[in-house]
Amino acid sequence: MAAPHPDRDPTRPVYVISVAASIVSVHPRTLRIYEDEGLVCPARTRTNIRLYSENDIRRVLWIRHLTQNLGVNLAGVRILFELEERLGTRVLERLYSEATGSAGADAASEPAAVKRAAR
Amino acid sequence: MAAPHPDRDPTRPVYVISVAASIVSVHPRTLRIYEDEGLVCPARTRTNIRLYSENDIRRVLWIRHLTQNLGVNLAGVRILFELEERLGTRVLERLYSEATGSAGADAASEPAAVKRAAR
DNA sequence: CCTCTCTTGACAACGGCATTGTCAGGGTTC
DNA sequence: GAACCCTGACAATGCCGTTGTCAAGAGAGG
Repeated sequence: MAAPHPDRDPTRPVYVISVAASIVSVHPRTLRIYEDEGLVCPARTRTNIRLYSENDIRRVLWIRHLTQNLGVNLAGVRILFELEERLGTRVLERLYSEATGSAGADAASEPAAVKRAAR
Repeated sequence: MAAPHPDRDPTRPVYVISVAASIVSVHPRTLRIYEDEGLVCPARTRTNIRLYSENDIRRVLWIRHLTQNLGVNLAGVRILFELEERLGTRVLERLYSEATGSAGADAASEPAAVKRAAR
């Protein structure tokens, strides 16, 4: 758990919104919406500027995965996050292994997404 | 809640689709969609007619709660059901107590529903 | 100082999803 | 035979998610 370099502390707020947005390939607008919905809480500088940590980035990538690949809407993401928090465990990892097709067969990589696309 | 009469076995398929639909106040069409999405699996008579059990009804009421009150879409419902199955526990009950604002633990009883309504 | 980027708030547009509704042709039940 | 169920399809309506933009104001850096 001990970070070899304290500079790479994943909780350290480093990315300004434009950088964070380009990292996760979304519009800055989208990140602000996620924050309005309470799905991410980036730190702020003393002068009120958002700073995203590595963990914030990961959280946003989770939201993207749930919404884009699994078709879940933001309300569903919120429920899943709350659930994870309440259970105190990384519940979502099960979903990820499921979504990445850990069973070995690569064809089953996105059950929901494919179904949605096939409509 | 132990059934005094075996006739009231909650797993027993009894309701035809029109009856089930009126019980949960949705269009029969909606119930068929839920089945197409794999969210409910009512039994069938030998002649292919859907029969919903008490448990099926409850499951549908869950879907209605998640979609109408919490704003979750069907993809999110699917994920939650899968999660519950994988964890082997009634995970969703936590959401219900949270949604009904029972026990009055904290003021965060309706963050999602209220927020959605306020939009 | 000047310019770029950030802040919030609002509005618009586009595509997609959820639900209801209906119509068709055919089978089941009473 | 009338009322209900089946599947499959198509449409209408309303809401949601995302992107995009414009405004006016404040911070950051050359």
